[in-house]
This record gives sequence, structure tokens and C-alpha cells, in this order.
Amino acid sequence: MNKSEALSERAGNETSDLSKARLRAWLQILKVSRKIEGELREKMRLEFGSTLPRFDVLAALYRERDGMRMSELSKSLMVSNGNVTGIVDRLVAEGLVVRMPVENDRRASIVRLTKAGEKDFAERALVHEGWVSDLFSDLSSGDADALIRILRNISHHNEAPHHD
Amino acid sequence: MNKSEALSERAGNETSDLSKARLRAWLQILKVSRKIEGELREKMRLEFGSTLPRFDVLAALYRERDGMRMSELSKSLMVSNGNVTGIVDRLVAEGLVVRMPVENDRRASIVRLTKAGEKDFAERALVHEGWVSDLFSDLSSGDADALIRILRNISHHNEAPHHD
DNA sequence: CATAGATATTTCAAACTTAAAATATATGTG
DNA sequence: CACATATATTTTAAGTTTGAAATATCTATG
Repeated sequence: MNKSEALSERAGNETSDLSKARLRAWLQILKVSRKIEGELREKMRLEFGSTLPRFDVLAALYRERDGMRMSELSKSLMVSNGNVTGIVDRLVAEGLVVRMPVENDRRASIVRLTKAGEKDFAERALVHEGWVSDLFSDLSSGDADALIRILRNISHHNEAPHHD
Repeated sequence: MNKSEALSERAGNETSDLSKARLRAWLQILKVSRKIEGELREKMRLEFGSTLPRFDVLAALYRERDGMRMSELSKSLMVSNGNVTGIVDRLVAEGLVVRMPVENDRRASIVRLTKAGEKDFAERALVHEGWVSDLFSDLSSGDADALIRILRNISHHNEAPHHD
């Protein structure tokens, strides 16, 4: 704690200007992400008859064409295991992904895009990028870089410590 | 569309560097907000036996001590009307808020903190601010200001156009 | 005053989400 | 091999969230 923080917190129950600035920053992040997510959710529903969580799963699988385990998917998306089970169930029902057995491990399964899933996602991804760019049309290249730099700092600090 | 965008998009199906930078920025916002929300959710549950949505409602009502209508609450929190109904039901059951009739309008109701709700929230808010400050401990004062400025630009551009 | 349309809220069904329990399978140790 | 422990996934219960339909009430217009 630096000198001015120590001074401003001498009563014990107050919070520093810095902590208030960080709280404001967090609330602003929350506001933007809710607004943008809401817009994207509506577009997904109207244009694709689909949802953001399903798009996120397809996107992850599109980056890993050989497929991913359920546990890899949930780690990559930062959601619970049980959550992914339901989303994948629906994508299987839609014919966009398949579950495949894993050699030598009957507990696990690999989830992969089907041909239809690849085709659908490739089309949707382009449209999606356009939506995002429109929603962020006031974001200059420089500000985008600054934003990414600052946010990376935050997420690196909060990275889950891996066991080794 | 500027010259370089026109050039880089001449095939019709490509996307510009700027749109890719904006997409990366959006994904980074999403990553940070998921991570932080997850951390805060867990702390809320363990320390307060409560949830983020309830905290958000209490926070809104703490700012408006005279209470808010359900519709004001849902607009302020950017969630649906039906959503707020459920959260408020639970807060009423916990004794933290009350619904009061509105003079001259029997459709509406005003939701207000109870004494217990005020007391609980005041305590929780301080602890919450500390959690946020810790999670953002790598965020300097200058970066916080930059972040807020950039994000405000984005949210202003996406402000819901009000009818007049 | 009747009543059509607007507004405020709740209800509802479906999907998403979590944390914890349950299930199934693998692996290491005696 | 037996069995304890670890791992991968699904199931379950509770809560959150949405969008649409249903209710209830209000307001303006003829």
C-alpha cells in the first residue's frame, strides 16, 4: 500500500481512490459485455435461429478440427463440464457435431464438427465478425490494441495456477 | 470504407484487419468478464451465501433509496422484466427488499430495501469492492482511466435510441 | 362512458449455468 | 490381482435468463 492509500484508508472502513477506479472499470466492462452480448444474442436468434453458447462451442471446435474432449471444451470456454454436456447434446441433435469414442479410454469422448457443422460455422463466423465490427465501430485500431493490452494484463494476473 | 479496407476486402468474403482487431478486443472483454464474474460468484456464494444477480439488484436499490419500479430495475440492470420478478421474489423471501403499491397506478409496484437489506448490502459492498480491487490489482490508475474511456465510447455508441 | 390501445408486471417454456452427486473407467500400489 | 484413488463425463437440483403470452390496469378518443 502506498502513502496516499494508507492515508485515505486510515479509518479502516474506507476504500482507496484506486480501488474505486478499479470498481468503476469493472462495472464498465460488465456494462459493455452485457450490452454487446444482448445484441449478438438477438442477431444469432433472428438470423441463425441459434444461440451464443452454441456458437462458442462451434468456434472452439472449428479451431481444433480434429475435435476436443468434453473437458477440453469446458476448460477452453471457461464453463462447467455439465454445462457443455447440454450444449453439445443440442448441437448433436442439430447434426452440427458428433461424439466419437477415444482409443484406450472409454470414459472420454471426442467432439468434432460434422461437415454440416463446418459449413454452417464458416458462414456464421463471417457474419458474426461483421456484427462485432459494427457494434465496435467507434473503436479505433489504436484503442483496440490498448484495450487488448490492458485486458490481457488483467486476465494473466487471474490465470488459474496450473499444477506441475 | 477506406482505401485499405476496400483493397483488403476486394474478394468480398474477407474481413479487414480492423474488424479482426475489434473481434479480438471483444473476445478479450468476454474472457475477462467471464473470469472475473466466476471469481466473484464463488466468493459471493462462499462468503455471503448469495448470488451476483441478487447483489446487482441490491446495489441498484441502494443507489435509489426511495425504491424503484420493476421496469426501472430491469432497464437499469439491462435484463428482462421477467428475470427481475424472480430475483426480487427471492430477495423478498430473504427479507432484504419489499414490494410496495404505487399511488394512482395499481399495475406498478415499487421495490425498496428493508432495513436489513440496507445493512446487509452496505457491509457486502465494501467487501465486494475489496475483491474487485484484488482481482484488478494489476490495473494501474492510468490504465483504469483508459479502460473506462474506451469502454464508455463503445457503450455510448450502442446506447438504445430513446423514443421522443 | 365504452373501448381500443398502451403500459406494468407476472407467468411460462425453453435454454443456459453452476456446484455437487453419481457413474463409469483408469491407474497405481500393495 | 484387489482395491483405493484419480479422472472424464453425465445427471440432478436450484437458480438465472430470455422472449412470448397472459393479466391487470391505465389512458385517450370518440
